[in-house]
Amino acid sequence: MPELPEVETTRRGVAPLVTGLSIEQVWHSGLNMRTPWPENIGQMIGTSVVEVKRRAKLLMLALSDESHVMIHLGMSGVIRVLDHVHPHQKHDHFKLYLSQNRALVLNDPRRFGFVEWERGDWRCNRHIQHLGPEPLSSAFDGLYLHQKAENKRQAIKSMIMDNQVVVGVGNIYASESLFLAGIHPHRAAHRISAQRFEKLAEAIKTVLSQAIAAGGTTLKDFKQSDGKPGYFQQQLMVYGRASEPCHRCQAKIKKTKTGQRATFYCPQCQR
DNA sequence: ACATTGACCTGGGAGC
DNA sequence: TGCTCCCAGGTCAATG
Repeated sequence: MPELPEVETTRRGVAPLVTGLSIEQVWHSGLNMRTPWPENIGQMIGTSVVEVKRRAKLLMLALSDESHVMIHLGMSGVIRVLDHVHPHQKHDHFKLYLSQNRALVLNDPRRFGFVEWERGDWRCNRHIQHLGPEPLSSAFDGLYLHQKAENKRQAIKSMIMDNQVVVGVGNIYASESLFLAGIHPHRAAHRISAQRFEKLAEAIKTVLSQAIAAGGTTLKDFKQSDGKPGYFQQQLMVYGRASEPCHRCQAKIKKTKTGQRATFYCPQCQR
């Protein structure tokens, strides 16, 4: 479910509720997630949460003993901060019992997410190391994209969803950004001009920023950490709007596939 | 090196 | 009501 805006929304909701609190107990379901549960997880008891960071779609809890908890929400993960005594929900897989009667709870029906815990520099984590730049950083711009596209014959949509190129752009915001930039999702990446890459980089920044400001997109079940849905779905221009009129030109929005993923675009506005 | 495909999971909705 | 099929916000190993 979550792309960068949903993970950032989660981080902003969770961080003020858990930062500074100490870990009193840890629990996990033991069911297979994308990666194995960390061993000796009980050793984090007694440490405290120093900071909650985000890199790409990963959440990272920095702990006071220089270790860190790395959480990925996969497709269906949701994190909430509840009381110690709360009803156990189906698909709850990880719970951190903290001081002040708080509990951080990860619920993930599809179990594409994971929780890892390790010591040392979090930037050396294997999931972090080979990632491209953050889309909202200054390292990401049209020139960078243009250079990355050299020799790439793949569809531009696939390219911007590649975490080695840029992180955090998932299936919803890829379609939305390409609409805003006026680029057809299947255009071969190396055939796009520098000027249009400028536009695309700007579009990605705009779409992601606006989605963060709206608290993310709730298609069916994404919840902010306070339980409210995100509101960006009200601003979606193409995603999920197959055969509805384009908000800009009234042409019918088309649905197609890029790789195995659904893609939405306006055949008039996007070339 | 690059690009595409299948696999990992559960649940919800459509169609019969 | 119940069955089957398809679809879903992400990644990554295997394959061509």
